[in-house]
Amino acid sequence: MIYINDNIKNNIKNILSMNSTTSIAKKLLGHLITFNGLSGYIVETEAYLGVEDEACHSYKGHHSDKNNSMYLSAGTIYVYSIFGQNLLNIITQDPNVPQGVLIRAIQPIEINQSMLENRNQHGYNISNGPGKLTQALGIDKTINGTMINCNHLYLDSYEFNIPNNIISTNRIGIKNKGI
DNA sequence: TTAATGATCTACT
DNA sequence: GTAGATCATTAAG
Repeated sequence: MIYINDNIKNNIKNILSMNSTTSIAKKLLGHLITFNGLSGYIVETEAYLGVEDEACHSYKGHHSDKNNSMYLSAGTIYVYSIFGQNLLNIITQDPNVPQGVLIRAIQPIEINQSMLENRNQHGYNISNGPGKLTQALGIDKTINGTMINCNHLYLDSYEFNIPNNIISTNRIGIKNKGI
């Protein structure tokens, strides 16, 4: 039995719908994300700015079955697969405003047996990359299109670990690896 | 993007 | 010369 706190739900909704996507990306840093009972703090994010962003799937309004989740409301989970990896995004704006935040890296609260089995790596290699954290947590496309804090994936707006150094770079660059 | 494989470099017995 | 580290290439769905 999982107890969902309405306050948490509402708080996350506030964070997601009342800010620009770039500021949401920054705000999400340090928050606890949980899937399958495995948890970690978000340490790296990236904003995707819809139709103006060439790297974004919704560039120039591109709309297909694959990226339909991007056009749903704030809090929708968008999982897409590329290079054989699953990447995790959270939609941040109103319906038909296809913007989102890509979760690029997390710092596990603890590295347990499940994570070690999901991944074949040790240390910070467990989840220091967009394709790695989805493997570590076992996230796949089955949750694509579902709402955050409702089914499988939880984002805790209260459990918060203040990042000691927030840096911002252009798309490609140095990472805050945490720890 | 990730991870494995192969190539190149570096410091030693 | 060889182990170990570092760099380049490539395949994966």
